[in-house]
Amino acid sequence: MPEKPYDHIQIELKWHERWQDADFYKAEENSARPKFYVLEMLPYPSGMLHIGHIRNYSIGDALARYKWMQGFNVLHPMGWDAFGLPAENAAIKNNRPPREWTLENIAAMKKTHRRFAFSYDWDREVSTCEPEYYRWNQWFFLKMLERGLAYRKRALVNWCTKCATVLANEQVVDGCCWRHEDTPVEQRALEQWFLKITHYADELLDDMTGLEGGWPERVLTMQRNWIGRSEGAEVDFHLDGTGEPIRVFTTRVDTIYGATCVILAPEHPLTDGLLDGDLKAKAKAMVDSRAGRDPGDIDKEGLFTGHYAINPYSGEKVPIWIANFVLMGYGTGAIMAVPAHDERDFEFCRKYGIAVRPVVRPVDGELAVEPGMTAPYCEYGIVENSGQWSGLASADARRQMSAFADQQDFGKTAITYRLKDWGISRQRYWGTPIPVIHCPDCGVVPVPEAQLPVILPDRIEITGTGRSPLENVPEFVNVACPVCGKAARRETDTMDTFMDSSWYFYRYCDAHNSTMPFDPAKIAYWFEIDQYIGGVEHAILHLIYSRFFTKMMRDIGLIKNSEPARRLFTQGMVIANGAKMSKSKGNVVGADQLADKFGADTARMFVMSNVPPEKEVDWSDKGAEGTYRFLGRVYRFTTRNIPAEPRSGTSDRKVLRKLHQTLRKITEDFETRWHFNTCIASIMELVNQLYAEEQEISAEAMRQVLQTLALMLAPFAPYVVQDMWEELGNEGPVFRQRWPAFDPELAKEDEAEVVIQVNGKLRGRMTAAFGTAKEELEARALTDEKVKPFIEGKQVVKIITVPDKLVNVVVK
RNA sequence: GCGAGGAUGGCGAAAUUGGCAGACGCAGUAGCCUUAGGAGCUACCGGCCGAAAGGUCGUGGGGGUUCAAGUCCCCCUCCUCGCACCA
Repeated sequence: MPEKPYDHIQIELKWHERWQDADFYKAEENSARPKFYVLEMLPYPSGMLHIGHIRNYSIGDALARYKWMQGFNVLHPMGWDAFGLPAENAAIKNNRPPREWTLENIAAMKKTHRRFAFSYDWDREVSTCEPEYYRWNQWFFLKMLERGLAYRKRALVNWCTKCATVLANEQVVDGCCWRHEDTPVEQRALEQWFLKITHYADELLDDMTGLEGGWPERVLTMQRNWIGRSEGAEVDFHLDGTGEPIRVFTTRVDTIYGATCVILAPEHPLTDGLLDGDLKAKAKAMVDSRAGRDPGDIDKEGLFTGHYAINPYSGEKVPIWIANFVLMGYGTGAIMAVPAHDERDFEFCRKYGIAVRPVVRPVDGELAVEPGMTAPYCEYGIVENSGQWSGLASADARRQMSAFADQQDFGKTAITYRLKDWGISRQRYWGTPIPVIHCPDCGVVPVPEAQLPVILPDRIEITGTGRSPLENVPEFVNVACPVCGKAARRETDTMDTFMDSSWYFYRYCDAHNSTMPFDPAKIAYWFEIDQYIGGVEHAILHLIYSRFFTKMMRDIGLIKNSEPARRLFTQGMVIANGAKMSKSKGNVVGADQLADKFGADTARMFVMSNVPPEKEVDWSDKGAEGTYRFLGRVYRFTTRNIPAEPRSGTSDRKVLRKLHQTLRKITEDFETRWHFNTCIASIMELVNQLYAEEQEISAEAMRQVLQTLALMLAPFAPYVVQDMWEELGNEGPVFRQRWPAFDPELAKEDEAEVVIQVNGKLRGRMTAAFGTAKEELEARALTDEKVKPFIEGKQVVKIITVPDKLVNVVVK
């Protein structure tokens, strides 16, 4: 029995030490046992392990332990990957390499991880910041290059002037840099490497139907929006005079007879030739004024170019405008405006007095008369005033008219995506070097596979100028061209670290393979991941990239599966002071703070104990003591009842019933909904009852209770339980034990408690044997002493009886 | 604007299929134990009326369905998240 309040931290630490040589957790690939691969999207070594991470852990870890005790062959690698962005930025600020990557810091990180995760499998350690991992990142890059899935082009990139660096799309928040919320992101043109994720756009979209049920609907919706497929047509209008084509994208060719102008994005390449100096400056101003603003707040503005375009269907001449609401990055950067049937076009054309001409009528209505319109007219119906297509339904007209454009060679059916190819070039020190060499004669030359990995030089100076710091390291940059042998330059950009995280969970299955990224046979056994767990913040980026990688690896013949994870669980975020807990926000609460005070068991159990895992929590450590107290109560109860004293046993039945009811609840929860907060609550109820009945529990029942209690608590509080397990006289890890089966007979109540209501209000209760006849229950209810006063003098209208549960007497 | 989720005691919350609202924990109150208590144990703990027994009201607001509604339907308010001129 602990003497001091926080004594059992010592127990946990003892176990913490023993864990160092734990060897019992070894997955057995290709064994006959059913496999279960559970993985958390995990804390990366760039920041300290905080409460949000522990929450992620505790859920996955409890599940892994449960599955293991259920007899599954479990892989739960407890990964840590190399999202390094916060660290990089800290490093840039401090003008030194990120301290998080030093060996000591990595070692410290491992220690913390070990403290919380029993299953950190050292044989499977995958560190994405090590040369061996670079090798395979680079190997994949070269494979993609061979297949045309990686390419280089000049492109506009997001640029923060204050950070002096390129920003990934995900680091742009409302048009501004995520670290400088008042600094609009600029667009700069740079030579960049891209991965052709759009090659898989349709498959990424279509395969989501197979994920339904296993993945949260919310995540699937976000991915669908992100991919943003839309079917339509591209059609050429022709510049009046020169006949130069202006290609527009539309999903509604069928309304083209209602097009009353053509609008170009202000950045559209054609604007150069169309505009004179004055207008050009205005167009430029339009581009600039859009930067950094919430699109919803921007009023539509446009200017007339003074030029006209010819509608290829009607031959009509319509004005060409430039407007701020037309986006260069989507479709062709040019649209036809059909104000009568599109809200945005309507708003714009009204503002500038451009004609509104309806060409679609409702199936059973008339074509709208123009002057009275205050909002765009009906969207779908019958096409009118549209030449030979008049009278067709919208959908038919659309099909036939885009086919016509194809025949006449002035357009085609087209599918547009919001999804863009993935720009992976980063002008940063930390990241996998992109394995290519620039030769003045041979051009871009891939680094030969035998020369991989290209590794980062040790000593660099963080410049903070926005050019890769690697450019200043001559021994890195200057190489001989692998083809012709002449002096050449090595590529100095590094890869986006999302590259690392896109396939780390494959490497876990075969972490030390030095001839391949992994052995396909091992992947075939472990994949798909049975349960992936992580925060919803990864819904778009990581979870699309890793799906893309999976399909790419399948196509190069490495794996058979097309999706990485069968089921995805998104746990709620941990909020602190109104913001998501994250290092960049500076509001992290360290996991160690809690663990140092109460121990790792309390810390992990507490984060699960108040709220179901999918729900967001506003962090507070109020109440952690309750969890701590509870574990102390369990521990004391267990130890003081070894050996069990001879006692009456009059409470045996009651206690065993509660025990099995609790066990049933936990088992069901693990299998279905993971509401561990209520699981923990029910174990607390059990323990409260054990305290109340302690003196009346026989030695045999006590023994059984203590063993089972330990087993069912094991997934939640592994260290204390292991200790109790040994004090109970058992040997070896508690996880070698089978999860106890609940006994439905023992869990059953002797008698049903039947509630008596009068007009739906609770007025009394009675106990009755299960299956007691309706008539008997009703008779007893009507004569019940407590119920009588509410019935007397009134007329009983009817009686509703739910067997074993309730009698409701309706009176008037 | 569109989409999703949410609103229950002083607080975090539970109520899984329409059937006892508030499990469990925190905070609080009282008592026991103790040289001591920042430990432990026991009891109480939604509002109002009442000494108590008990009654009555009560799940964001309004209406409805039902013998019975936190739960189902309609309307409204507020909060959180995601998307947002995507043609």
